[in-house]
Amino acid sequence: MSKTPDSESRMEKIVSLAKRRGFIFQSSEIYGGIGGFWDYGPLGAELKRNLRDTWWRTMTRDREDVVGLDATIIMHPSIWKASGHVDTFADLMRECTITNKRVRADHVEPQSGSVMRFSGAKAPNNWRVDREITLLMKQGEHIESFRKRVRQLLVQNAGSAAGKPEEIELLNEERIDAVTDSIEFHPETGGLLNEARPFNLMLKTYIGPTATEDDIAYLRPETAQAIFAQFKNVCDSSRVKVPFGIAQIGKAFRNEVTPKNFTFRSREFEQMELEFFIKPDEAVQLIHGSVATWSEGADLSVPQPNWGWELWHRYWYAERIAYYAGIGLGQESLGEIWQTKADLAHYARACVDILFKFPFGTEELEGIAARGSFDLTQHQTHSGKQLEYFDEELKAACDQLTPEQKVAFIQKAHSERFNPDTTIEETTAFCEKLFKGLYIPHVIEPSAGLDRLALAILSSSFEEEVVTDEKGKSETRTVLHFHPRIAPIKVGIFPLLKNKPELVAKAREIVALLRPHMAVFYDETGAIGRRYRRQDEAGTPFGVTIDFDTLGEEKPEFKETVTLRERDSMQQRRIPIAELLPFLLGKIL
RNA sequence: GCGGGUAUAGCUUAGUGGUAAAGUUCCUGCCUUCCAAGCAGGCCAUGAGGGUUCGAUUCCCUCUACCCGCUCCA
Repeated sequence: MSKTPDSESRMEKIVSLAKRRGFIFQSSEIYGGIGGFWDYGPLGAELKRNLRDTWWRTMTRDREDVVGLDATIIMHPSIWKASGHVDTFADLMRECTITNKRVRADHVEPQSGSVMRFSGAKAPNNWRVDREITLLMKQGEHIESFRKRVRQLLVQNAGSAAGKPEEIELLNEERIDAVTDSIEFHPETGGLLNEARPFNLMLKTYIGPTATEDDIAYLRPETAQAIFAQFKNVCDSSRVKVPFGIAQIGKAFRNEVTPKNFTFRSREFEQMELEFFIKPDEAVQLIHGSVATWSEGADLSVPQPNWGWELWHRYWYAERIAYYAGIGLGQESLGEIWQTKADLAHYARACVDILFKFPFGTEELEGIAARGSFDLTQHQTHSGKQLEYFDEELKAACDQLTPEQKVAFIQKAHSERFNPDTTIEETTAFCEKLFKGLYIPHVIEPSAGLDRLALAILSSSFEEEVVTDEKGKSETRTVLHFHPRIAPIKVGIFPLLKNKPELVAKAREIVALLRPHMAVFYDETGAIGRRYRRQDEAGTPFGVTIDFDTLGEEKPEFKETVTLRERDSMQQRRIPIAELLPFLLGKIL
């Protein structure tokens, strides 16, 4: 996705509006701000809460098969050991001093060759590098191809600023040393590496006042692990039966290398995650005699007992797309990427990303992964606690099997195993557990970013509309086309004139009528047109104006009616006050 | 983390080595009729720290944040 000046300025306008109207502020702004952290102002807080509520309602309350969880941000450090986050994120890393490419300190392959140094480099367009550039000319590399390579590396790193590689002049070349099996140079670029330093994307803290190395804990980099860690407690306390899900919304923290694109990549952010636990396909096979698999056009509307993991994965994808449509993000604003087998993490079976066309590019809004039984298995191993699920239906089905049928089943299961490294012993052990009704559930994980969703909603809602009045004068109307369901303010209430106590009193009555049911905003200042436009910028879908007709002056037939103004069309119509509440409730629920 | 750019009022911009300018927003008042109307009044700013200088918003250095490009992205 290429950036255009238009998309850049559109983003700038959105950022500016977000601040001006109190959606999103820079965190700690009066102290100069802090990178990668953002606050939500009054309207932003309402918007985010509405989004959070729609997710929670759709994913848990509206369903019989999902329950909620609200776990702590700081958990036992072993959780992150089991999940793999400590190992993946805590490596010592070294960086190439030319290109800043990183490499794990213990993964640097020994290389031999000549150590070459330049005092700097410059280009005709006045771009220059004033620091020393040191690289390894690999054994057998021709000096000219080496120089060409160095120029390319410099351009690669500097981007457009450096101009064309062939125009770069390398300054004061000297050969300073010959080395054998050195681990001081980047394996790909040959650039000198800097000192090794720890590189951890998890935010650390200390528990207890002594703050020693033994007290280290982590702020969760994802909310999902708490769900796995509490899986057994939820099972034991909630009378849930596989297939079922556990949903959670909460803050997560990552030390992003480069926070960017406004709130899109932040260091503190909010996730909305569901772990939906399903029977392994082998269990479905034993119970139902077959496993339903996905094919184009399959009916995904109602889950079926014989669904295998793939149908469940497709089902959740369809559910999530429907959710987005319900809050105003139609398919035209979304994209999708189905990860190929090669891109998948080793434990994942499939993963689809739901993308949104942001002004700065098409980026991920949500990922829906089929993760097999990896996470629960890891926690079972590391905690030493049984996390197997006892499935009565499965046990009953297996009790009907003859020993010969069981042997045949094991052979079939092994020939169809997902991971080719699985040994026959492992398959046998797995099947023997199944015959007793025991398994570790597999999981489908729809994981969405709340802040990203809020940004997507702002981006898709934002419009600068040119409107022309009766006199032929045109001007720009800035409007946020929020779906009424998620709009921070549902209705603005305006007395036509504020210096007429009768109008103000009547308007206050309507405020009192509606406030118990929705977010309302009362505004009596300035011209009525200005008040409408103010609410357009805040994304308020409806405006109600109280005038002298409301009081029954002149036209008795209009008594107890008000003007209802619709944000997107700017249409106005007369509506009886008695119909106001039912009408608005119908729009926002 | 590297390179480039930016930082003046809530917002958009102007300007200067010697009292910082405007539009807009916002607030107050006047106005009996529906899309940023009019009139009158009012509030608010040089990102932080250091240096040069009689004097710095302006020149220099450092820091911070944001934007763009690389890089990173379990």
